[in-house]
Amino acid sequence: MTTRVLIYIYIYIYINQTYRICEHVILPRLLLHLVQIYSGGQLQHFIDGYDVHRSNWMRYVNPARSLAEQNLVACQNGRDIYFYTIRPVEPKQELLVWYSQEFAQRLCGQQDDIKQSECKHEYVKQHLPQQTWLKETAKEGVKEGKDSDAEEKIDVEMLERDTPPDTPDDQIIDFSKKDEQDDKDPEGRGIIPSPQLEHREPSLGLNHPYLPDHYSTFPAPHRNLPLHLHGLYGHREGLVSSYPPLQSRPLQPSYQFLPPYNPHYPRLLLPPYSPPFHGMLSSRGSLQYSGYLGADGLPYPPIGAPNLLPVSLSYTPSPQGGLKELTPNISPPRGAPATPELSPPAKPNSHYQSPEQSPSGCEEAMNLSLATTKSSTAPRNGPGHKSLPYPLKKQNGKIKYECNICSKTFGQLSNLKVHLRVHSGERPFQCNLCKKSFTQLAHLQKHHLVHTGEKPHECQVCHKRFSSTSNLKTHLRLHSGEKPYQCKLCNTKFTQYIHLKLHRRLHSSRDRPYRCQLCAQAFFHHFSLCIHQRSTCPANSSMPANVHMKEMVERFDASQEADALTEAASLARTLEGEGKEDQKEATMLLKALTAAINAPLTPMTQSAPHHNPPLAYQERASVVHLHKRPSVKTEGQ
DNA sequence: CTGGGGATGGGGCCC
DNA sequence: AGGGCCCCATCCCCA
Repeated sequence: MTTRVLIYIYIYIYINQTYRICEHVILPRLLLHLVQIYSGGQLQHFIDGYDVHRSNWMRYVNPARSLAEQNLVACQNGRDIYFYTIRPVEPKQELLVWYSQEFAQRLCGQQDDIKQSECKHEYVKQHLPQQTWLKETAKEGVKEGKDSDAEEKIDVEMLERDTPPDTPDDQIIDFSKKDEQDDKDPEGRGIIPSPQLEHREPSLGLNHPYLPDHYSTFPAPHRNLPLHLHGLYGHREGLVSSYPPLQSRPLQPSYQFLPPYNPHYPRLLLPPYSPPFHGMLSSRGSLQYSGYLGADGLPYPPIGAPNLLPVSLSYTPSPQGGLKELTPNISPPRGAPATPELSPPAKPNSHYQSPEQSPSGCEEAMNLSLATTKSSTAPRNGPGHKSLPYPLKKQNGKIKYECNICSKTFGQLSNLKVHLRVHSGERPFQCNLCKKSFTQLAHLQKHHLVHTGEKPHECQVCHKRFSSTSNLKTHLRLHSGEKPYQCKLCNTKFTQYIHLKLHRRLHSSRDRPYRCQLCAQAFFHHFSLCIHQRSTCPANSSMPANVHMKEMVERFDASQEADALTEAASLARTLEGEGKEDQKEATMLLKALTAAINAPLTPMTQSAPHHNPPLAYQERASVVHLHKRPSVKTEGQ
């Protein structure tokens, strides 16, 4: 099978004991062993990918020999680097990134420390003398590595930390941009079959023109791993510059490769790898993802779900600010992956340490080099250890597991892991009859009742049976007379919220006798019209537009408070006409009523929109509270 | 238009 | 970790 890939990687560098994250222009070099970061035309620092202990799988992404061979596009977003596939990537196919001509020129122009001959345009257009080149730069890496021997015991937890991408689009580098001439295969060939990693075994690196000699010294498990992070991602806003086909190519149908439902859990799972934001993927229907098949055509074995959590779920707030520091309503950072995808683990015969074997699978997912390092032996699973994939909180003496995405806390880690499926879109439980899939087995089991017709829940009053407790509970309201949903306009009560919603539509456009002559907006109450004309009418150019105020007036108009004021005013007018003794009192009442209206509104016109409105104008719940838990339903919803 | 029921989805807690 | 159970919300259909 083929699939589209978004590889979500994080690159960190360790400078002056400070955890730095690369910024600005990123120039990949040396099979991405060396990533140089430029700012203002000056080399600021570089990321050394040579040290296998301190780099991740990105070092094994190779430069493509030609445009046709390219299957990856790299782009930078904020502090993150992303790789996108621009064509389907076969399992075990090598990941090859391509540079645009313009980028290659920039590469040459900025890298005076590298021989021009090594980064000439031929680097892009032709096969490179890479063996020599790589060797030379590999020495740099060694040198750099020696320089940082003191950091050899680098806390690998640092590598797990994350910072949400926040770079504007103009900082996203599109490596895929190419000249017109490049759009056509210059050699008239078809797509060059990429050398497959598997073909390199066991002498991987030694015979490959792109691999330095030292590559063969890498632990075997690391050589065939770059593909373990592939997946199918939906298009994301903000990355349109990466490559047009990301938008135009249709994605595969959902759940295409989901295995039939198996009570023992399908072998195919998406990792609960969550995008660091909400909203980029729908947990319903629209989510597009596919399963993954191994070379044998069978799905990969189940993945230890939490173990594949990426760094994005395990970081602690960085000095630059992290997701945790944002509000739950954080908007999706542009350039972040739309959805996590299934990451097929290494094949059974691989020496790769499976996530299940790792104390922290996210490390394996994001930093493949850690598996064999001494740092991997460091205890990181202790209670409260900062490298835990889920941040811990202590509330009332109890440990809480907090979702990095929405900041919800859970008393049990397993609950959080299930919860994370909401963000990841993982729906591992599929009905074998209708192919619907669910996030939880219980939901699937509940769904099965639809097919079996079983109705296990019986009303003890009328013995009517229901398939769900929810429906039974709703039904029981008929016996109890409970109608928790009330219309605040006409006081009609309903047993179901949907009925209230439908009912509200009746009030939406009619029954509003007080219409503004300037803008035609109508109100239930005369007071509301007066307020509107004095403060929010768009036709009144003397007042600045205040959307919040307008909203408040509309809510007030539909509130019971407005009804009460109207009644009181009517009463006052009646009193006013009854006699002179009462006239003074009636006038005072009217003034008081007017003040009641005006007092809260006036300051609101000057207040910041996010301030809470005065109590009198706050939306009031109109629901009769009969639930144990207050089920507040308001008509503003 | 109201009201009742069915189906489904999302989520969380307990064991 | 996963099963079981519960809850609430929502949509749809139909009388």
